[in-house]
Amino acid sequence: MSDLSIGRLSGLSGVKVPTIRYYESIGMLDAPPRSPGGQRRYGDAHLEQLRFIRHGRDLGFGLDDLRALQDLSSRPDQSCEEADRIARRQLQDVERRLAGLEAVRQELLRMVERCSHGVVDECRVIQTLSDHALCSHEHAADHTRSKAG
Amino acid sequence: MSDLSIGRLSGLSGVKVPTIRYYESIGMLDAPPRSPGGQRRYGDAHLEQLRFIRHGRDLGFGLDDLRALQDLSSRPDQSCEEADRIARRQLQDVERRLAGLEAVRQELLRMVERCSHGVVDECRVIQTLSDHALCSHEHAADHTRSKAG
DNA sequence: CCTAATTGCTCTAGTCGCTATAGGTTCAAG
DNA sequence: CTTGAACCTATAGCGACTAGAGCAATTAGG
Repeated sequence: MSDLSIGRLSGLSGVKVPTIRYYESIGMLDAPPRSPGGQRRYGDAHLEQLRFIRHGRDLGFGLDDLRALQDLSSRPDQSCEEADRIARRQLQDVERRLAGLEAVRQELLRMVERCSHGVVDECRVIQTLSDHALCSHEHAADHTRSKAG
Repeated sequence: MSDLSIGRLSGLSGVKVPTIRYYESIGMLDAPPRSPGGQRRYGDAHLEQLRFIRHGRDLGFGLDDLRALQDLSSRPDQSCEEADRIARRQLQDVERRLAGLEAVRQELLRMVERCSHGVVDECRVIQTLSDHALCSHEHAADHTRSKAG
């Protein structure tokens, strides 16, 4: 029992304080006991649980998948078939997004390389957006945008 | 003036009907005239505008960027410096995400390859998530998940 | 022991880019 | 003229957080 405050837990796990509270609110993270004044006091098990979630999120798993994987990890005698299935699906998803992003990268490269740095009327960037025929192929890829870096 | 219904415009642009209305509501797409009964009637200019947006979205630009690029394309005499800047930023973003996703792919591959298909207790998938030390490196990548394919 | 600064609490609303639903109206084909 | 598809508005929901207001508890220093 390390009796961690939410701020300490945040520092040790790399998960922001409001996100920890969010995880608790949606049942992803076990609710900890409280101090006499009502503040959350975490133990080592919570830290482990949160690191599990963090790592899974870094790998792109959704919270629903992670909930399923958490459930599985708490039943060590079961077959890991389901865990395997979830991981393989995630791998496929990542590979699909990689392929799409690579195509997008190629076209963005063409756009910026051919930009003559003149006026908008002759700008390849604008032209390419205006006319899909100017670009080599289909690239309906991944519409998500990443979090700020 | 092709006098397109929203459904036809949707078919020609590849943008779903509710999305078209959404774009109008946030000022991304010009509001078209209406039929006597109040239904939207689009012309060729709208189709072009919508294809511009669609193409930009396929390349991962955010709607705010696309609004800026739209503004630029309507002022053909201006320098395309800003368009270039936006495109380069987007390219950087895509490359950053590609690198992150590639790292994620490597670790997911390790996970599923080493899975012995036994019970959860010995499952590499679960083990890897539980213990970040088991994986080779940092991979805090791209937390976004793509739309259904 | 007291105070001040930091950290914590709850609640609500906002982000992005849509998507879904409900409940009603208009249009076009037959 | 009837039917049924396509249209309309308005509101709420998705995932995974993030931000802000306004207040309470804790902790470090003196």
